[in-house]
Amino acid sequence: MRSKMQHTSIACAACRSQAKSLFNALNNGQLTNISESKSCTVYRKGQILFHEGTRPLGVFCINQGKVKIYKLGYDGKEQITTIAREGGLLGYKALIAEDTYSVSAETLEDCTICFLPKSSFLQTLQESSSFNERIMKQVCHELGVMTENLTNQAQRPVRERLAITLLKLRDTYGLDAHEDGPIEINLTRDDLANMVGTATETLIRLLHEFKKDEYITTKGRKIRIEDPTGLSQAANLY
Amino acid sequence: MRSKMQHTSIACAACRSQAKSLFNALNNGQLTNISESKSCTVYRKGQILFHEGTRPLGVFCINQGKVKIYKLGYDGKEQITTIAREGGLLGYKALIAEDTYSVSAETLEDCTICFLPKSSFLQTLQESSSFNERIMKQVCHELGVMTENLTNQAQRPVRERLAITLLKLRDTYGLDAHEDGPIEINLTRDDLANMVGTATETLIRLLHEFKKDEYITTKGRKIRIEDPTGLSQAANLY
DNA sequence: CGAAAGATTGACTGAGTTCAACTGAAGTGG
DNA sequence: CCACTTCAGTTGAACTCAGTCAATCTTTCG
Repeated sequence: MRSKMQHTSIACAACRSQAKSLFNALNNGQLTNISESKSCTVYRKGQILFHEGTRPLGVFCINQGKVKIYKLGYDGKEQITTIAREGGLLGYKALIAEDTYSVSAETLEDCTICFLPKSSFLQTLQESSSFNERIMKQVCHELGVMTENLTNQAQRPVRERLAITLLKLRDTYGLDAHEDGPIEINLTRDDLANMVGTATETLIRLLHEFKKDEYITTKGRKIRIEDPTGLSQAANLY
Repeated sequence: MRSKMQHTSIACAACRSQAKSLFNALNNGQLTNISESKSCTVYRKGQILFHEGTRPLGVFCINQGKVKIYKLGYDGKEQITTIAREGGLLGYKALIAEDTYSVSAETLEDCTICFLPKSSFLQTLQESSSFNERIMKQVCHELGVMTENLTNQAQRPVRERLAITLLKLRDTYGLDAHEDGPIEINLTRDDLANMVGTATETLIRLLHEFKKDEYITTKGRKIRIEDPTGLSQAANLY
């Protein structure tokens, strides 16, 4: 048997995700540079891109598929901070800060993901002030979001947190193959619980409530959001 | 009666906090530029530097005193994310991201704080690549820390979170006038509870436990850390 | 000195966790 | 293609950590 990974080749300029990614701050020449120094790999579902605590050697850019970003608690429980999708850039914060990874990344489905080595990334960061600005803005913005997440985690009951999480997942699972029909979330109950920060059993019971209230429907593991407005109310957003 | 604020004048180069601040990435000329465009104000205890949701007009640099940074939950409960001290730079993230403030800032004691207008800050950010790098690194690092905070908040019991918070507060309240004697934390129980993310009563009961275990002593509101090692154990840090 | 704010203690309550058992779906290999 | 294993999902019941409410005490400060 060969390795579970296969290599393939994709030009950044031809990448459907490029427009949505942080690389959209680059001009054609810079994009070509990056395109030439990167390598592209097909991962199977469940593979680890990088482990918390290790040193980054470069950055990952998702061409296709979803990736779960999480941190391990002291008893091994996963705290999922994001589900990254096409166009997502991973691992650049640890690289820039010269830290070890503060989180781990694992593919949630079969993925095509490009790897850009440290030197190329940092060089681009230095040479393109528009890219630099783009990253800087993004990171500063994310800090505001994280502060809100922390506050929610600390102050809101599980029910509200779940409603908020489901609404946010619309962005992650939206606009894919289906055009504007209702969005289906495809995560294990465990993963969803680890996003919300609760026990799996509690999560299931609350999903049941939301079904009864007709905010969502479920088909097996898939969750379909039927009534975003209802969910917003359940989320108790001001 | 006059305003509660008084103005004063301090040169950045002469600022005792400068070496510890993000501005230490600037050369003398750049520092002088900043020094000339800033204004310096004495605030009384309990004054608000900026409000969550408003637009930043510049950045604040703490010359003297402590400032509480917090976000309001939907029922008005404060979630304190940091206590900033001398040398701390406030409000630059919202400025850079072109967001409104995601948090509010309030002085915890009488403070001397400088204000640098938006244009000067952004100009310096553009002109000094070392300053830019310094900020970028800082922000990227902070995101890792926030992820850890979130995970702790979601997964750890209050007791451990309190122990962690007390240990972190050593950095905030350390090395001030007292040289290396045990550190005294001077916060209201409410503020401490809002840092830990718990109810005031719960906080008080746990402080009581920690006193019984001889990790800390208290004199009125002041908390003195007597046994950091014991606290580390209580924090259950791996 | 009296008012107001902060700190403390006790009793009660309940949201959410944990444990345990069971069901159903999805592979996997013979 | 079926039996078997395994993993994900679900449900019930007991328990517990932590929040809330209420009363009291203490400190601070005009």
